[in-house]
Order: sequence, then C-alpha cells, then structure tokens
Amino acid sequence: MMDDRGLAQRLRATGLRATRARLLVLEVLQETGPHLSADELVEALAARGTPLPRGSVYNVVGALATHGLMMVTDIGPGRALYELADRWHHHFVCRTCGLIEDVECVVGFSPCLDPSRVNGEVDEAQVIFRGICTDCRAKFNNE
Amino acid sequence: MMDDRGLAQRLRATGLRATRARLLVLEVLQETGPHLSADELVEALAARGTPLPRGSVYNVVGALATHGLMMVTDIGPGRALYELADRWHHHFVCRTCGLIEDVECVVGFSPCLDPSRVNGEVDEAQVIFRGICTDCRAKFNNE
DNA sequence: AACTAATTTTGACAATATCTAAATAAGATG
DNA sequence: CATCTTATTTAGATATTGTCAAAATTAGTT
Repeated sequence: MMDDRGLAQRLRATGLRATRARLLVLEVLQETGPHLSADELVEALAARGTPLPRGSVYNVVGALATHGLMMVTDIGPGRALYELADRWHHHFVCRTCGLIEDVECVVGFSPCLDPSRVNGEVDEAQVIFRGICTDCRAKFNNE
Repeated sequence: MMDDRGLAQRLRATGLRATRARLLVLEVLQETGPHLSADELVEALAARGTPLPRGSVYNVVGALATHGLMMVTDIGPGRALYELADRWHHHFVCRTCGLIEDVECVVGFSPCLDPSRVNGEVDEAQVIFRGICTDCRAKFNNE
C-alpha cells in the first residue's frame, strides 16, 4: 500500500504528471485488488465518492499502462482487465462460468517467456489459461 | 488446403452440420491465411463474391471455435483474431504499429504450459508477446 | 418427398473503446 | 506567489465489436 505522496512520485518518475484522476485510479486499484473491468473501475470510483467519467478512466489506464504502472489483460472478446502492475502474473479463465483467477508466474518478471524467433523485441509475455473451473466441473458431473 | 468435401467431413466429424456458411468461412480462412478480425472476415467473404452477414460470421466462428476447428485469440481491447486451428501457435504484437506475427509454439500442442496451482482444469494456454517490431525500432532510432 | 431440428438471417441492441475540441490543472519559471 | 506553457481531463458524439431473439431457411434423416 502506497500513500498519495508515494504514488505521485512513482508517476513523476515515469514522466507522467501526478494528476488527481491518476491518483484516484491508482488508489482504487490498491484498495479493491485485482480484476477490474473499465466499468467496474468507474463504479468503484463512484461508490467511493470520487467519481470519474468513463472517458477519463480510459485515458488514465491508457497512460498508466503505457508507462508500466498498470497492466491491461485481455481475457476474451470485449473484456479487458485492468490491474496494478505489481507482481507479474497470468490468468485462468473458466470457459463455462467466466471465473477469472490469478495464476502466479513461476518466473515472476517480464518477459517470462522467450519466444523462438520474433521479428522484434519482446518485453512482455502474457499467458491466458483456459479450461473449466472445479465448480463447473462438479456441476457438470452431477447432471 | 482442403477441398469442400474434406471440410464438410471435418465438420460432421465434430458433430456439426456442413452448412454453406461454415464451409465459406473455412474456405476464406484457408485462402487468406491467418489473422482475420471478424470484420476482415466479413470483407474477405464479400470481396470473394460469397458475402455473409456479420451475425452469421459470429455465429459460425463461435460454433467452429467451440468444436476446435478454429481458434480465437484476443490481442488487445476489442480486438479478436480468428484463424484456423491447424498448428497451435502464439502471437507477437507490436505496441507501436499493431503488427501481429505468428510465433511458433515450441510445444506445438495445447495446453503447452502447465500452470502452478489452478482451481480447475486447463486445456489451453495462449501466449501474447508484446514489444516493438524491428521496423518501429529502426524508425525510432533514426529520429 | 416430407419431416425435424439445427442453423442462418435480420435487425435491433448492448457493451466496449476511441476521438475531438474546449476547459482545466500540473509543474516550471521568474 | 503569479504567470505561463503544456499535459491532461472532461463531455459528448461516434465508432467498433459482439450478442440476442424471432422468423425463415436448410441439412440430414426417414
């Protein structure tokens, strides 16, 4: 947990201005934990008494992601996850119920995989594991 | 390259009816190669003289993906890639220009990665490599 | 040739993300 | 601390992507 002063410093360290909107987004992400969609982020901000317009949220997450303070994970058509870029990790998605679970990265830093031959420089390897969660499996077996 | 007869057999083998729409989508994917978005698929079909409505395309790719004949890859917010499920592979995405490149999977079958501890059964591990392609790197260096 | 269930089609709709221009605020400077 | 410059936010319109329900059609079967 970082206070506003620390967050502001981190922002400036990456060349970004420490604006109210950015601090609010970082605070909410710290408080609520991982796995927020853009809309959940908007709702969480509102529920907290510090609302931000949707457009601003996209603005902020875009800037923060570009500067390495946040990670954006795509877990399926039209679903993006926004989270703090603290521990590098991956995700498991249940095909049946949509459950999303963090998966620890055995390497722990990025890029954690080294691709064979790529026409460029890789700085990140994001893995999505898909399958069926234990709950859905159990329900399925009982039918 | 498979002809219609072969494609139809593959469809029936998975329990799907061999319909015109499905054959058309499979044909286009064979002809154009990898990396088609849903809209590109629609355009390619139209350009070919065998148009299909958007809704049908989503219908078809959904069914084909569910039955393992196609793969759907999410490479960023609101961008999904539809391709034939022949060789299991991954993707490299350039953060700067959006270039997408296939990355051979060293394992070659799915799931190619075995996550530590997941609350379910994993049947697929999809990797997205991000970074900067050689072209963008070169441009950047010249400025 | 007729039948049945799967599939396609259409069109409306929902969800997600982007863009532009005007308003505002952050950080620098004197 | 007042001013200035520029990054950033904001609001609203708009684009993009994907989903849904009901009617029409078609594949495969008898």
